[in-house]
Amino acid sequence: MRYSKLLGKTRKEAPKDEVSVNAKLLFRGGFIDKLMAGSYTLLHLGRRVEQKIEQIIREEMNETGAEEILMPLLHPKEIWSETGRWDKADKVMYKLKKGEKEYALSFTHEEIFLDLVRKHILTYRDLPVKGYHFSTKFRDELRAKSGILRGREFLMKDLYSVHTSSKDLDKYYEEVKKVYLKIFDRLGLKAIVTEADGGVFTDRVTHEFQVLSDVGEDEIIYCPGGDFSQNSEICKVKEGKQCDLGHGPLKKARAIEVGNIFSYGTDYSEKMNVVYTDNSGKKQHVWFGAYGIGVTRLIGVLVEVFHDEKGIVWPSQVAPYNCHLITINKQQLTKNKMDDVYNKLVKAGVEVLYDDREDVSVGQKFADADLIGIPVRLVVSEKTAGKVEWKNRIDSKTELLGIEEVVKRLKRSEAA
RNA sequence: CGGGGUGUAGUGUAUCGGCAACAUGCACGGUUCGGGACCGUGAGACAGAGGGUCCAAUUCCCUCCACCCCGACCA
Repeated sequence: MRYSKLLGKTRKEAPKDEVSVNAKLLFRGGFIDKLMAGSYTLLHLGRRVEQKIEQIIREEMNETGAEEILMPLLHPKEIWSETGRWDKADKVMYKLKKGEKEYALSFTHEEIFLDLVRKHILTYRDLPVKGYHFSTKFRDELRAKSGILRGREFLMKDLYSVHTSSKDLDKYYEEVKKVYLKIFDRLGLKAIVTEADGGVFTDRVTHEFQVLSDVGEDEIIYCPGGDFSQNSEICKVKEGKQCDLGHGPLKKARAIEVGNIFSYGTDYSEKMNVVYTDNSGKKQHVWFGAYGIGVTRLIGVLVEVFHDEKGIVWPSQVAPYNCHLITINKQQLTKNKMDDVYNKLVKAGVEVLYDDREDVSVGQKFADADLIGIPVRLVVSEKTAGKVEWKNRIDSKTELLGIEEVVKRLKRSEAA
């Protein structure tokens, strides 16, 4: 991608009303634009990061045997009335009325998925069924805040599973719990599985995935050894108490919730009458679970965790591009020569952001590269004499490499 | 929703009763070219909206709106 063609360039300053680090850096780097409070556009660079995150989640979801689908965002009132959530979730739902007909904008998809299932599932032979999608959620939060960490419209991956028994549901629930930890690990984040309240979703205890951060809205009490963590909203014990397994005293910390999983039992399927025929011919209610990851929020969390005074420092697996190519426009270098490296990289299948701007100073290009935060910076100039200068975002040392070596290294890091 | 704060060119800031200024960004020309370079020229704001006070309002007062922060609540 030629940087000169991108909509949304870097800026020296963020709008003064953006206070959070994630919003400031994402705005300044040209990753996002704000339409209104809690409602952001992902510009091309932001979208690339989102797609990287999405792909990692997709791979792990598929690994559990789940199938990817896409459910609608506009829902009829009737489906929500079946479970009583038209009224119960009134505060968070956006509702609209057109003529006599009432609708809701999707804030979650339990009802929709179960409706889908009951139209198709007849027998135990079909179960379990696991479906997920990446889609927009609309939630009328009392207060949108912290940049893209809490929006009123955001992307979420939600997975739903339907089972013949409590045992099978529990088994899958535990599997997803492990897979979630793997996903966050692949993203470079350390998530703590935390017991929490189910809100408008369920009266049962649920599990949240919390990433420690001072800008988090949640407070958790956890054991550094990893065998205990509860959201302070439900936690009965105090920090400082000794862990049962002798990992020392419990700690209290701020954290950002990046995922949440729910085991509903047969609560929903009873309300919606979702049944299957068991192997003795009897009708049984299905066992139901739901599992969410806040995709948009993860972009913000990554920025909160991975940045320095110069800008964002993307982990390579989620960086919008693998490398950021800068050419220094000396008269001695013809345009063709400069484009040559770019063309070779593209041809080799490397994802490259090419700062081909001709009227921008070197200093600015370097500063922009640091702000955008792509892990590898490549420079071609008169000084590099036919070679390419390689520099990692996180350190200051540079080395001169041949183009083949550059491609080789980039392909290797991509594969890793 | 309660409390607090902020609204002036795209962005960041001045002006704080008397014809709205600077920086940056943008456009054009020229000089530069390894850490946000320089010179010149130019375009760009009915000062968030509405009302009031005053000879005169960006400035003082009222109402509304938007955004940010804290809280409540929630993923």
